[in-house]
Amino acid sequence: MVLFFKKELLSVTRRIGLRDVARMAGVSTATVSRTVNRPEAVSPELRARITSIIGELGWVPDAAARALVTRRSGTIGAVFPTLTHGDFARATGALQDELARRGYTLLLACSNYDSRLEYEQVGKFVERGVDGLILVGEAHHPDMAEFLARRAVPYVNTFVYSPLSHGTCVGPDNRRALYRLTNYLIDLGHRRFGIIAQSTRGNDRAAARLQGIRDALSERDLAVPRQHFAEGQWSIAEGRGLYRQLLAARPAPTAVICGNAYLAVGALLESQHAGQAVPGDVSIVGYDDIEIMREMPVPMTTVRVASDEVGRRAARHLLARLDGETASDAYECDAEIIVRNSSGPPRLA
Amino acid sequence: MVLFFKKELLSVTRRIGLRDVARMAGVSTATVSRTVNRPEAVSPELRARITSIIGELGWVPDAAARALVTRRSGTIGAVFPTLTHGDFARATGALQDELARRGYTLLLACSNYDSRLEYEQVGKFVERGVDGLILVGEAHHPDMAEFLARRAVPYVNTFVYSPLSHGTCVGPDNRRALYRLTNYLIDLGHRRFGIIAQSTRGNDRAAARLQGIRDALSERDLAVPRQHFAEGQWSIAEGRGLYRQLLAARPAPTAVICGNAYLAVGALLESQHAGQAVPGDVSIVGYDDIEIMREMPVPMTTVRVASDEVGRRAARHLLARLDGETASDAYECDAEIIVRNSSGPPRLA
DNA sequence: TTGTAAGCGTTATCAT
DNA sequence: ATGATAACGCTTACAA
Repeated sequence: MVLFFKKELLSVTRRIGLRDVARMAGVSTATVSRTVNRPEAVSPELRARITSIIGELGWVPDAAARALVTRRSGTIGAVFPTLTHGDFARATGALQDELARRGYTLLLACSNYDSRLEYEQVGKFVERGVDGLILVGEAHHPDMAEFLARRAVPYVNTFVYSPLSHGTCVGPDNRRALYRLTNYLIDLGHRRFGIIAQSTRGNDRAAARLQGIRDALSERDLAVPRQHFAEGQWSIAEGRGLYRQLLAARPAPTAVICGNAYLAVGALLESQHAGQAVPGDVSIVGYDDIEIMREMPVPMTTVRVASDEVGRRAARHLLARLDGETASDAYECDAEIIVRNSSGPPRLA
Repeated sequence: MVLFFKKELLSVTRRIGLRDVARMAGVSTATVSRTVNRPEAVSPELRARITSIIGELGWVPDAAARALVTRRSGTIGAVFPTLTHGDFARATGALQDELARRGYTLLLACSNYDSRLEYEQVGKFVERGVDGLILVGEAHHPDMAEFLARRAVPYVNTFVYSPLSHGTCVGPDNRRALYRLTNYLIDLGHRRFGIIAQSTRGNDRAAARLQGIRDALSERDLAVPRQHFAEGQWSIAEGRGLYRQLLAARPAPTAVICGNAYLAVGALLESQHAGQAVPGDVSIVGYDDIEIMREMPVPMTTVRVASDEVGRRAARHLLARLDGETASDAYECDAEIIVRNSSGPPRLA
């Protein structure tokens, strides 16, 4: 009686598997596996019968077992510095979409701009058997490159583009984007620049952008005095505070370049608050284009990065590599300067 | 010669595994497994030796093999309607953080507010062997509940809280939050209300919020005339456009309740643009608290949801259930009314 | 405390 | 076109 009960329990409890389908269809497990993975290799009638039995039983192949034998997990890991940020969130969406379309699943982690944490998370992902990785930037933990090479895990660095980069990269050329933006302002006649930079700690993109500004300025024999330089993260409140600082240092800059959209919005709000005319008294520009920038009372000039294209491209590249195709090593994404009303010629002194 | 070459190749190529560690340490595979999974069950000296060999060889356990035998993947799947939204992005961050802390990995997908797509993505996740699921809302595909019950996959509905809900839920009580917000406005003296609602298509939270407004109004024998009701998604531009519509319908409402932060910001911007005094001419309130709302020239009254708490709680609940603990079935998160300057008593008629 | 050995549910290599 | 069967790399009774 007890035995009977246990048996019943077992039969209720036991997960149905490939063998159950095979038994029910009166074929070998190999044939069932084939109808799922290479249907064309199975005779139409048999295929039909097996397919219907699969449906009846509601069987779904066990991913772990499959991964164990194929050495492919069908997953891609992505480590972003943060998710609460417009561009990364958009990229994540596009990435996931593109991966799902091809039957891959996205594993996600956040590094908080900490390369050590990034390295650890990559480690976890590799343990999990990801088939590829999406990273941000190209300044990783010193051991990263070797680690991934040894494990033969393909990866792509996103949101960066440098033609002579070692690994694969998909993104805008950060340096050049700000080099151009700065030149645009110089050409408008600006000479006194202020910078509210995004912190370059663990952020090579921000560093590259800063370099772009400096390169453009020094080419024209310009520079940003210490009191016109400030560094923040990415909040509007910070933007306000830092802008107030810049404003206090006389003579005030006629053009302020902000490291990201939030800092820029904060700067503009504070400038308005201080009663400045924009762009008459000061031009304020940012990087990255979030909706509020074009809806502000003074719509803002900024650089628009095709973040979703970054995500989509990165996914495509990785999948192509997994399919054995040799894909190009670096892909540059648009970083378009969107000129709106927050920038204009400086008022004549 | 050829054979030799192949052999060499193989030995270079072969991934090192548990058995290699065991062989090198001169112990059984079981012991190695134990030192990794239950170190306390292995004698200290042996443990030390094995641990160091593991490090030397750089061995990491294969997740697929482990999952195959333990029937646990160590992964949790989350399906969000969108990621480009402040609250979901924040929740995702907190979720991932909490999961990582406990050794779990997050699988992420986006449903685009489409319950059919959500159902499919859940299906994929279950195939992948996720140990649990995080969903948003409680209005899922009709087959969802049964599907998950049959597969015995635990899940939690987030961003909703209804005491009599069937499944587990973690979130704010959407209806009550807007019921309270509306009453706050009524108590200020408002009688002519306008609504810029978030579309309720595939969004039971938005529907609940709308219900909350209606309940509060009808209790006081108030209602919103058709021309003072508009529906949008979540862009500032839409908020502007819809607000303009409401404004055109005379007499204009003295209080406008917006379905989300973006619509609210748009409404306020447009109202300013139209030269209205806020809150003198009109009170404008929103739902969800994004930074720009408190930085606007007129800081906005809104409802702040503890999104990261939602993510964290949901993770904890799921992990607790996986550990066999019986966790409470519904957890209500804060939905605090943040009163700022965009709301006040209506001007006397 | 440690070892032996039987799986976990697939895929893939052979034959047939 | 289909079938037998040996892996895949690990965990876990059970035995010692």
